[in-house]
Amino acid sequence: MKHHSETTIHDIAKKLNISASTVSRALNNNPLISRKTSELIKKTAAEMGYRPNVLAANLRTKKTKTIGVIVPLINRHFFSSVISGIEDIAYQSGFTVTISQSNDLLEKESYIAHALFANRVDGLIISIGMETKEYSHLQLFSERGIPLVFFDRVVDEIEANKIVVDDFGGAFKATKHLVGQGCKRIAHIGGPLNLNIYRNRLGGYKAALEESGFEIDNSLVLQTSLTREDGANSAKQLLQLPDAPDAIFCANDTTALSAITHFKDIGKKVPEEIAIVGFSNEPFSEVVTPSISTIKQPGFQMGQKAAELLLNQINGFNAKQFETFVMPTELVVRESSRKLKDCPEAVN
Amino acid sequence: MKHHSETTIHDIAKKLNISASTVSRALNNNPLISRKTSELIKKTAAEMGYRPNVLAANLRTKKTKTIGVIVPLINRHFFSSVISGIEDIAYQSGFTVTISQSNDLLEKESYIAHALFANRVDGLIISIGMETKEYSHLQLFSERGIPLVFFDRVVDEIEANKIVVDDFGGAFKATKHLVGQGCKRIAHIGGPLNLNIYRNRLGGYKAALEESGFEIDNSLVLQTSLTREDGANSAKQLLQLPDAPDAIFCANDTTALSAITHFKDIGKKVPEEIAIVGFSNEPFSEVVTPSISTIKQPGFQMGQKAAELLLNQINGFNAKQFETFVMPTELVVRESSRKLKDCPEAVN
DNA sequence: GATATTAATGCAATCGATTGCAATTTCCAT
DNA sequence: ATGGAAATTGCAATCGATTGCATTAATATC
Repeated sequence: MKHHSETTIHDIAKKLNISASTVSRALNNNPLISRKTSELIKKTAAEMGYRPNVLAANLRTKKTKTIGVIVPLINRHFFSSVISGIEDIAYQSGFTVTISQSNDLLEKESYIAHALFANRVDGLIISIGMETKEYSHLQLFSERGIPLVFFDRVVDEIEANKIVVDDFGGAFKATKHLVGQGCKRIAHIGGPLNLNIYRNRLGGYKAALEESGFEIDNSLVLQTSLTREDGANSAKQLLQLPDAPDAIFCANDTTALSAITHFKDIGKKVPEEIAIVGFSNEPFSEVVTPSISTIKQPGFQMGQKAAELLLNQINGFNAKQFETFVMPTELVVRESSRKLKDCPEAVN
Repeated sequence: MKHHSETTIHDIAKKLNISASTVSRALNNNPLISRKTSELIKKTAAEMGYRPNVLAANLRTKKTKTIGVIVPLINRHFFSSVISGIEDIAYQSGFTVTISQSNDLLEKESYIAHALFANRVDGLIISIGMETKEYSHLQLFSERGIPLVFFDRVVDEIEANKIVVDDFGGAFKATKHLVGQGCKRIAHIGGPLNLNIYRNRLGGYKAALEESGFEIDNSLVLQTSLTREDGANSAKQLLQLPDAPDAIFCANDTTALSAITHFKDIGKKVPEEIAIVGFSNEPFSEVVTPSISTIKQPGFQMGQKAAELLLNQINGFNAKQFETFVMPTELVVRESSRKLKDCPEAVN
């Protein structure tokens, strides 16, 4: 008789004078086992305080019921929303979620990816970091057939399911909206162009201008890292132009806010003298003064969708080819850009 | 010859005509193995693209190098900050972090705890949900000697290391500050008292009033769920009192903001007519107008500390008894409560 | 050069569950 | 009863690494 802490299926088997395989099958609801013994086994297991050793099962089945998630920074509203959505779906399917942040560092991202791989996650959901221009750590997954889903910041070079927001459409709507409010010179404070999302936002901006019959003035298009400082500096820089803009479409809300703050500081009126639209609908955008018009991204839903896709792949329901899902964006019109009274609050 | 995907230590052993145990030891830098063979083994392992199967090792060693984290909601600034801090430290020690959210539901919290337990996490870090008044799912851990660290919302009934913020001190400072600004009737919008944090904030508020020679007027002390609606409703309710307050200390920033918004709507001036202080320093507090005075909690550092404590316990360095660490808070004075010009911006 | 030490390596059991295949039991129809 | 299909159950290998103990090789001692 062993007297160590955990009871195993063998302990149960011994007690009932049956084989461990029968116990295992019964506990897994295998229909081969008769109703009677099955119930007896479950009852005994409960009595003995049996807890399956997931590790052993994982080793044998080569599955972990765990999915890995890598984001640049957990502590950012959009990403934590997505994580929340992923966790929500995973939980419903009995999957565990392991979350790591890359801090936008390629080295860390790579290390984490390898660690998750070594830990045999059943799948990976990732939004790549700013530095990531090399993908061997991700090919690891695609090559070995481990389901991989990208969201938001995706990699064109790797075939996989991808969830992106309609950055192009959002930027297009934002810019069109500014045009509709009567703005004539619309600037853009953009982000690093190695990331698809910022390329697309720039693209939407340009397309809207062209469709509206405006020429694209490159002095009005700034490429930044989208930090708070970048917002203020860009605002300053744009005002110093000989022909200053009367509107700015910012690639995120952070720069929109710091630009607005700068304008407030120097007494320039928003939106009367300069209208602003941001991107992402950060929690603060609604509550600052003036409130910031922005593009709403369905973070939670993206997470849910990403998790659904991943789980489908894990369960082998991936009959179709890989797809790229574009999540709709919504323009939320607030004070920072509302110059006309009859402007609707939201545009899908 | 096997031709399945992954190479194992046995494959390496066979190739070099040595035993698997030697390979295992060499790869784990066991000093028993001679330098020469050790290097040869590592070289060969690399050539063969060997990747250790963590699952097998885990099964054998009964360790997973994984720590579980349960928070009420990932998508909230304070919690995601803490998670970020935990992940930071865990990463440095080669630990993986598995994160789940309870959504403040006891049932889900319990389910998750059991799942993490079944997955044999080496330790658990948790901030309990609003509903949690029964702790069997946590005693599971403490009883089986699995390291457990509480943060923020802790359980008094379970002995463990705990990290809390100095809610009492923060509330005390906030209230004292209002007194210092000349406020005479200071109200409190508080949270559910089954959570230690809200009990302590209430306690700090009362202590500060008493020390200042004020009497505690229970009509000025509201207990709410601290939602946005609660903030507005409470504000309304307080104003309708025969002897309305001239200041409110709110137990979180959300209610502070919605109270302020309500006051703005009805034309009551903040802070001139009514001063407000919140709690938590949400990102929006700094950027709204008026900006909200609040108590800053070191979320990231709390996470780091929690992870350090847990790792120490896991590694058996827990010589001392369990301790409760109180993280310092800081009063950040902003527009919503600054009535006097010479008021300092921050108070530790 | 024989023996005592120490350094390296190998053997084989173990962690706990899963599963293909074989063996046994049960149940029916004849 | 009896043959045989169908329903249950058991055997034993397997997943891949770890580790106490035994064994062999290398080095030291006299």
